[in-house]
Amino acid sequence: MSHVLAAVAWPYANGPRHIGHVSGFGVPSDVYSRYMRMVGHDVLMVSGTDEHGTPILVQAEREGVTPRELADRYNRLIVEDLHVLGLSYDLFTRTTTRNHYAVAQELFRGVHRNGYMIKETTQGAISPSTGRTLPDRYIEGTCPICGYPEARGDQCDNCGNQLDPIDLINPRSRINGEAPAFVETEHFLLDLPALANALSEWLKTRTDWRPNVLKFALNLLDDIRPRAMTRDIDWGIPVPLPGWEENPNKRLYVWFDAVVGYLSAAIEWARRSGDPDAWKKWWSADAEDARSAYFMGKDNITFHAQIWPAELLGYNGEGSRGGEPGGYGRLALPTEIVSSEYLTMEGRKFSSSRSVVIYVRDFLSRYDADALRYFIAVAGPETTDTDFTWAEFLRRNNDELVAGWGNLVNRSVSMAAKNFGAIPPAGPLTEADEALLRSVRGAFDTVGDLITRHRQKQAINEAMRIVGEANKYLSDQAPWKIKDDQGRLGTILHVALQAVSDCNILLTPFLPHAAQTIHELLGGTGIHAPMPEIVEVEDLDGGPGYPVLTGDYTVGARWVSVPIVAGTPLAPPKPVFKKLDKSIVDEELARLGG
RNA sequence: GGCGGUGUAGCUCAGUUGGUAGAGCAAGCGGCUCAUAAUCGCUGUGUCGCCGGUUCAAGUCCGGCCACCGCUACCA
Repeated sequence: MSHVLAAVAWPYANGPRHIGHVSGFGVPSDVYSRYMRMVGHDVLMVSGTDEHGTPILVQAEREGVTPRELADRYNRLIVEDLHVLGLSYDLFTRTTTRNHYAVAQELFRGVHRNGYMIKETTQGAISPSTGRTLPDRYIEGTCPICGYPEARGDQCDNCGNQLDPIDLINPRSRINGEAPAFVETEHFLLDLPALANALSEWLKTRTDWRPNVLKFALNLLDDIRPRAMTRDIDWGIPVPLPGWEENPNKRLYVWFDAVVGYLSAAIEWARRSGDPDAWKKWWSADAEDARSAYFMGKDNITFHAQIWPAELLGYNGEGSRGGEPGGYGRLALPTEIVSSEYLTMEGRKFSSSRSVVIYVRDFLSRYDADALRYFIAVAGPETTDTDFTWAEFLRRNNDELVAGWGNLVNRSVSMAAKNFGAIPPAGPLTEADEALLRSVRGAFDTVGDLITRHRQKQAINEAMRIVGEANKYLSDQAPWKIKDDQGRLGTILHVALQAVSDCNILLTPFLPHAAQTIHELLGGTGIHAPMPEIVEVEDLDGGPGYPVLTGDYTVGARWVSVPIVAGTPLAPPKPVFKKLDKSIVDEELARLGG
């Protein structure tokens, strides 16, 4: 048994999340965590909403509320969505807790103390009316190269050239239209070049990552430069240094603090658990049996494969300037970066403004969580971009989930309930019986190994292939034709139900809601697949309260074939999955924007 | 422009270390009737994006080209 940290990307709280978001970080991290717990590892799955940064401010102004009110609203909404999906976070918190502020500031101080946070005067754009940093992408103007009138500050969408916002002709803020002011401003920069060697050495040891992630991370080292970790903004975490802390217009860069969330959430979890040091079992670089897997979409690779490891190396004092670990001790770098690709929507990029979108909330108001989980697991963007279409969702649901797995459960339990009213005992087994049971038992290793290696599509396909074998077994044995041999009839149904029970365990990480139902159909009691719950908590350090997602996941099924018990009463089953009508395709397409 | 990815049956996609191309769906035929008209069996089709190279042998390695997608580091 070892300690596994499942570090799940922090959804940004400027709006509701769509199914593309949860396909990247949500479902894969939950499948992994549930599996790891089932084989006996001590898993800590943490995340929360990311609530700082310019987009929160912009959205708050648009909605006429304070940033805090906006963050409160979307934090709660996102928590509810993830709850309904059944994502088994040990703690899903937020970046506006006092605990997070303290941890982020401690990281900053540690990196600064070791000399990896350097102060420089830089030129940057600010909004004259607010004094806030105006990020490049919020500036538009006429492209100095091609004359395109709506070029962005960082790049012209028309000619594709990279730009510097100061070169734009007639620059203006996309937020309020005013002309940005280019001013000299002091910031702290993370000295990435001083950490580059350490990063490089570390990356060289990461041989089992997905090749594109590793390659991307190594390429980043070629042109590595110091990067600002503070902003001129009044929404965020104060810079914890004399002369800066009191300045209301200097804050930590949102990405500096967001990735610290993986640590601060672990610390918050430990403090709430009653053992304030428990987080070290996952985080100490000296913990021999600890490993971590970070789950995110591909747009976040830079921050997880470079910025966050660099922050940790700086804090540990492991760059070219040396140094000493801070008060948290030497912290562990990521073991694995698991980056997914993108889901597209009916062939187009998700776009809230163009209504090319289906929000998690809306999806789950009309369809079951496991139907979405199944689609994401079997057809999601694991190693390449994939397309979500309603027609394909319907087909996967009806032909595979309902007709394959649901039907196997239903026909097996129905026959046993009708003929015996209970799980029948098994008599002598034939070669066909043994063959099916061998396949099913063997799948625990193959499916488990695939999940461990983050090949979840292949894993669920393998589990579904076993489901197919069991359906074929029933057709071959045709128990419904046996009229005068109760012993053989019972044996067949016993074998079939054993296969159902085992397949249910294999599918539990993917389909936890259905797994619980099927566990009960087979006469089981108690919790088979534990679910997260929303708990309203007080801030540990006197801030406002907030909802968190947490749960007790020490209970539930193990990753092992459990012999079913003859004589367990069975009732006629209700269908586990809902067959969808073809009409939903046109209905849903009509909801999309043109 | 730079970096990366993808391009395989009508559709969606698998194809670890190179050895005469696979699955599911869709289509057709047949079986079964326990099951949410669910299930089981049988039946095809492919210049594996294009050009060239290495090799006894390449979808699989190398070079070039084309198309599409993503990233390009102060948006998060």
